[in-house]
Amino acid sequence: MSINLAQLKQQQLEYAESIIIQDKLDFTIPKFIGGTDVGFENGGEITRAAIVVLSYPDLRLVEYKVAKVKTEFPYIPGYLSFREYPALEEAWQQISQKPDLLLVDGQGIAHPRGVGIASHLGLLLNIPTIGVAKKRLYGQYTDPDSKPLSYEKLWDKHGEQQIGWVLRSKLRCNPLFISPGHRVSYQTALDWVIKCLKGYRLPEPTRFADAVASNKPFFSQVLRGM
DNA sequence: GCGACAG
DNA sequence: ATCTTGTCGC
Repeated sequence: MSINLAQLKQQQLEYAESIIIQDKLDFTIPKFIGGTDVGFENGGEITRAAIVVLSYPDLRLVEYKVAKVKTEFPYIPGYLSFREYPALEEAWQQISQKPDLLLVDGQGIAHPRGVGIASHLGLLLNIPTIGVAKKRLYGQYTDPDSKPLSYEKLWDKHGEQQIGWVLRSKLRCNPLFISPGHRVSYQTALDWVIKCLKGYRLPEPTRFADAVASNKPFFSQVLRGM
């Protein structure tokens, strides 16, 4: 398969113009909040995407779906969505209780062209999304205080415009990189991530998605909670 | 040219 | 992301 990065870059630039960084929500208090995580099998041959649905405000797992598709795109920083979107879209279609808000593992607009996977997904599925990344891809910031829930703004390349937040979700843990995905404002993105924290570094939707997407001990623990 | 670089 | 045991710190 040949990959035309220049063309994909152009596509991202076009998507960027349609991304809405304002609250366009269909709820005041969400009924369900979702989370996503993607893993790989057979040395990357298979992409395994998980989407979980948690009730709000109790944050209990009510449904989850795992979709496996053949991987047809490599990992290239800045182009992650082209690698993971297909599997995530498949998992989304299988979900019967569509969440009102989706926390996506990866960047929202905190991306070189303003279109991280959370934005890409939100735009194509037309749903409110928030990017929750464990590492920085783009932008500059100063480390937030060590006190839990301390945060700093994540700025663009020139330090002129905000593109997200750097949140210390838990004591002695590396911060999270939060940014609007689609149809969500900066403040709302930060607020909902904080509301989904429950003593762990990752917000519950993301944490459950991690558990479901991986094959680890916590997964069986998660299934029991259903 | 060199370093950075989500998952 | 994934391959992997023990291990250091709270």
